[in-house]
Amino acid sequence: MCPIPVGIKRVAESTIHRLSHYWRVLIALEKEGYKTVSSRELAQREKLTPAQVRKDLSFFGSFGTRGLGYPVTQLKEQVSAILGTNQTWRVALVGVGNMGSALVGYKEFSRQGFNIIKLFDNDQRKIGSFHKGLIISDVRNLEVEIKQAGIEIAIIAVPSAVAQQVMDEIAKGGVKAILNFASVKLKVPGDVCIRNEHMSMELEHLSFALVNKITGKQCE
Amino acid sequence: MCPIPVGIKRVAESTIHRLSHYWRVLIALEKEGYKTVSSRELAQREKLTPAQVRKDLSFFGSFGTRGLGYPVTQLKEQVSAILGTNQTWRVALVGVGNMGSALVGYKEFSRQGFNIIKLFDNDQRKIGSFHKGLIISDVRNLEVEIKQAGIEIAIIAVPSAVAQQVMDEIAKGGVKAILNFASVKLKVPGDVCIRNEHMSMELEHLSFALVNKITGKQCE
DNA sequence: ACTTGTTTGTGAACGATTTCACATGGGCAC
DNA sequence: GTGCCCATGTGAAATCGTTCACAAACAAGT
Ligand SMILES: NC(=O)c1ccc[n+]([C@@H]2O[C@H](COP(=O)([O-])OP(=O)(O)OC[C@H]3O[C@@H](n4cnc5c(N)ncnc54)[C@H](O)[C@@H]3O)[C@@H](O)[C@H]2O)c1
Ligand SMILES: NC(=O)c1ccc[n+]([C@@H]2O[C@H](COP(=O)([O-])OP(=O)(O)OC[C@H]3O[C@@H](n4cnc5c(N)ncnc54)[C@H](O)[C@@H]3O)[C@@H](O)[C@H]2O)c1
Repeated sequence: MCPIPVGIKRVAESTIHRLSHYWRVLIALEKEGYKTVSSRELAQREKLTPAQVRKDLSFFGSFGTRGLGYPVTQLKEQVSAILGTNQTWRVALVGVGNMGSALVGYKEFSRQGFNIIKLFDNDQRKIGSFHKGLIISDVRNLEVEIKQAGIEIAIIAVPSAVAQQVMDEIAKGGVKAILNFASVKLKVPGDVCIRNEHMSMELEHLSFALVNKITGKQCE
Repeated sequence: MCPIPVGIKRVAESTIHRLSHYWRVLIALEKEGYKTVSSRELAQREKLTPAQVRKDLSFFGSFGTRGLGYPVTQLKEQVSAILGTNQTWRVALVGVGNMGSALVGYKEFSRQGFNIIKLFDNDQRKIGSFHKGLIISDVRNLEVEIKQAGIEIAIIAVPSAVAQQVMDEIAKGGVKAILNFASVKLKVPGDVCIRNEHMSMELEHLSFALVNKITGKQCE
């Protein structure tokens, strides 16, 4: 649907997604002591074709050595730089309910550089209290506080009914990247990138598969 | 990557995904009192093209009336039947930690027919205790108990390091549909459908977008 | 019953993504 | 330094998914 311009070339959504996979594999390979890796090896680990791996990487440069493969550590760092995971990001979470709480407590995010540093809610009983070392702020101050804190990414974990209004405030605060857990399609300004985590739809996909007796296929 | 055979025709992954969206829109339209809806109207609500809507639906049959559009209630039920959301599913959840707890408490799933009826964990302090009215079983009995309970869908919410072994047990228990929250690629038997909820990867996509100043695009 | 207006259903065109296939070029042995 | 080997990088081909465009079909009005 949308090829993304990076430099001159256009990169497919799916390429970016696979980049995340490559990054994980490269981290594993590095731990296992590999110095170099071929596109074949890399492909095997993710059940892809070597050609796919090479083409994906070639969008961003020439990282390999002909006859040898790719230098693991170096490629890992380059992929990391492409994904932006070689830096830390300031993240705000709105809606400290069931889902929100689980996310705040999740160590893996900060380990990858996604630091949740602001929490917001509209529940008076929650506002002002501490949650995993972070104070919960009043959502009414959202715009001002995310600007002050220099928030770059926002996570929406409020009930679906109020997700759009929260979204609007976040956009006003100048945040350009949003992860949405509410099961509604949100309207976003043109310069904001939103990703949806629609769990119900994943379950629906599974029930579809069961009803239609789809066999196999790690489908993503 | 994988066009899915349904009857004779092959249906794209993305079509199934959009079907979920249509279903939600149809429910909304029904509430708003619409009796019929055109592909144009349906498309507008999801920012798609009318042709896309018609083609998607045409994979499964002829549901509309030329000159009139689609009967809302009827189409809603037909889409629901295609997705398998017109029935209830027996779901088991493995790993009642932060994420698992949030999922068990989520009412929307059961409202859509996904009934979490079994919980498993390996923590002795949790086993035998009740959580939202459900007793937590020992994961060692997983294979037997999911067979007995006739579980059709399993949710994996255990630490990534043990996800594969849990996966293997689930497969032994005969479950053919799995929703995985662990951030690893799991090996699955050929007849099992697995969907991954990889939140870290979604965050990585966002950081990619920020680094590359991608503008706009509700990208899914 | 006929005409008009509207919207579906679908083959064909188009565009995007994946796979193929091979020329290219660096490493390594001698 | 020369030559062989091997895996990359990349156009070209194939496949897959989306959009176009129009014939067919139905409703409604006369
Ligand atoms: N819990 C799950 O497992 C789950 C699964 C899939 C999707 N979701 C989605 O995630 C979102 C959150 O779900 P949840 O189960 O955590 O709900 P929840 O009710 O437990 O939490 C919602 C939180 O948002 C806060 N809130 C409400 N209105 C607000 C506002 N205007 N501004 C700021 N905060 C506000 C509430 O006080 C509460 O703390 C929902 O949109 C839900 O559809 C949840
Ligand atoms: N918490 C989040 O926000 C979050 C976000 C993204 C992904 N995830 C993923 O979800 C999974 C669970 O995360 P979490 O934060 O809930 O972790 P957690 O540690 O809170 O919960 C894990 C649960 O699994 C149980 N468990 C461990 N080994 C088990 C086994 N062999 N069999 C059965 N149960 C076992 C533990 O006792 C615990 O109750 C992880 O794979 C994590 O990567 C979590």
